[in-house]
Amino acid sequence: MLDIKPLRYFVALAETRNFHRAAARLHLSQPPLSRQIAALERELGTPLFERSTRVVTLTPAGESFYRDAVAILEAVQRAQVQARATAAGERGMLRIGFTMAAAYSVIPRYVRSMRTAWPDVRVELKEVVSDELPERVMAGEIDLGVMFDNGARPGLARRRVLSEPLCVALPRTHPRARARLLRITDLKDDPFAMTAADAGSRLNADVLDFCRRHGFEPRVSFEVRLQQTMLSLVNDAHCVALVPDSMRRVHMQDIAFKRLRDAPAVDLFLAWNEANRNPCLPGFFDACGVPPA
Amino acid sequence: MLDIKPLRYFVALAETRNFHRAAARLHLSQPPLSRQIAALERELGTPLFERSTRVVTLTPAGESFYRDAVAILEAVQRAQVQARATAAGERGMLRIGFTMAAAYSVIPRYVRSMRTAWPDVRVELKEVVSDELPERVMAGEIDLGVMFDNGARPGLARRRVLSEPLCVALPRTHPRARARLLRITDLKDDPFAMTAADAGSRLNADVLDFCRRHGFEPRVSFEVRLQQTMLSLVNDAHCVALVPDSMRRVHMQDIAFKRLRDAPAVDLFLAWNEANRNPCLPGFFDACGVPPA
DNA sequence: TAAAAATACTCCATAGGTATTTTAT
DNA sequence: ATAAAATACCTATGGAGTATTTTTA
Repeated sequence: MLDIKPLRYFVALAETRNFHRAAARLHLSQPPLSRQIAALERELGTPLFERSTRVVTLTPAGESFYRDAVAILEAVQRAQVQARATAAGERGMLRIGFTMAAAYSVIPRYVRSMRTAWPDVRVELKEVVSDELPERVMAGEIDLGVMFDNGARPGLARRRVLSEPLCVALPRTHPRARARLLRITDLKDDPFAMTAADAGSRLNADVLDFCRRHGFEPRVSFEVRLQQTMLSLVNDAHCVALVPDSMRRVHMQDIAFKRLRDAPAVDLFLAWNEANRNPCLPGFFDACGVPPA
Repeated sequence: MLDIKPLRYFVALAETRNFHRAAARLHLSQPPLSRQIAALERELGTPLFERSTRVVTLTPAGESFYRDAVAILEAVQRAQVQARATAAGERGMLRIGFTMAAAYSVIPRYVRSMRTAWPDVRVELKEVVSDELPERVMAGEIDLGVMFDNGARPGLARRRVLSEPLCVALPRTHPRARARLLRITDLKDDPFAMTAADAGSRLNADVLDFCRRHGFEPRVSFEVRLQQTMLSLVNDAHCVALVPDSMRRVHMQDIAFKRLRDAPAVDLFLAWNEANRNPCLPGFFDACGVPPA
């Protein structure tokens, strides 16, 4: 079964066209080279060289084999280099799952940082419903999840990467649509679109608490799982919603965003499986400034 | 220096994810496989597998190396197959040099026969001045020459492949341009374009002899080296010429071709270097019906 | 504790070295 | 006659086998 060493010997001989010089180049004496070449020719069932005591030339079969042999030797080199680079995290893939809220804040920053620091690491982005992220991360489908706080889990490492106030999204036709700053009580008679209580984050509870502390129970007309859907409902069903401030960057026809007095903050977390051995992870933490421990 | 055997072992293990089964597939016992894989990982400086006693999985570096290893093994296979095919003449290149006269007769037939019989043999066609062909063939620049008879040479094998009568090329304005069959004496007062006496073929002598046997010395106005040029001269300088019959297929505005009574024949020869070891040659002779010996 | 991988140790095939012969110019 | 490749023969490295130990789920 054809091996690499004979290929090296063959290439050296093809390039020097002289057994002695080829052997020297290979740090070898001439007889083993002669034997190896003979063995290779026997294996292939055809001469690769036309020899006389004066000149050695390639046969057509030798020419063909030379082209292929050079390519193979290079491929072997490359395979080693790439395996090492992959092990070092210089090359590879990082799958990041994120929720809509992160799309307009930390995700663009991460993508930019990775592209400059690790251009050969492919970053694969996947929008995922927030409450599914921890499972996906633990299942190894995703290397990093960017999501709202949804409680600790064994084996899941988490770091807060962003804290931003909630703001009000309301229809441009709303009576308070011209104000610069709203109080939550301005909305006490409006229908709310809210994140579902079981959507896996504390957003629902935070909003309810905030309203109750200000003396009213919000009228919840819709419960949804994606921030994106909440905005659509504000736009189409003329309700109101409290959304993370970075959602302002979503421009929709009939929606106005307003600052909210004493707004509660929501936290975005980066989460990953502590057992994840993807060698690109340390490079990510370094490039994107994620605090250790 | 990385060898093929470890690559085979690695691929088998990557595909079975089990040392015992991989070893069985390789007709090997388990310990040498373990050792070879360990040696490979040492060589690369990085683990390729994540092992426990229950499962063996590829690391990212292993995934990268697996893709490359499979490609390399296939390339090695292919290189052997192609070298053998090249040696057998099933694949390769055949350089055919030819003169204009052959372009319209035997060359198209050869090209067609080769394409059907040996589709993987590239036929390279090169138009060459007839008298240069023997040198080119002997120098190894060309495998096969198709040319007029120009005498034997040591080491040059020759076979007659076509014998065709000369015909008359004359301007459409010529008084005899409407005749179906000409006598050579019809042209005794016309200026002739002729192949040069030193052009390496017997054409010049044949034409002179033919005229003299019919009682006149032709008036030679032009001596050229290419049939193509003779036709141009008939077309532009209104002289006449005797050319091989297959030149009729060259259509030129102001030229008419006429049969010639008792026309002498010219022979086209195929010539090659007896020492030429191009493995495609036997296949050519076979496919194109060139008689042996 | 049981299945699977790693280690210990032995043997032999083969690659490489030196000395010499053969071959083609 | 001579330079270069092939052959003869020897040595030693390392790859494969069997027996056994270690590891972890």
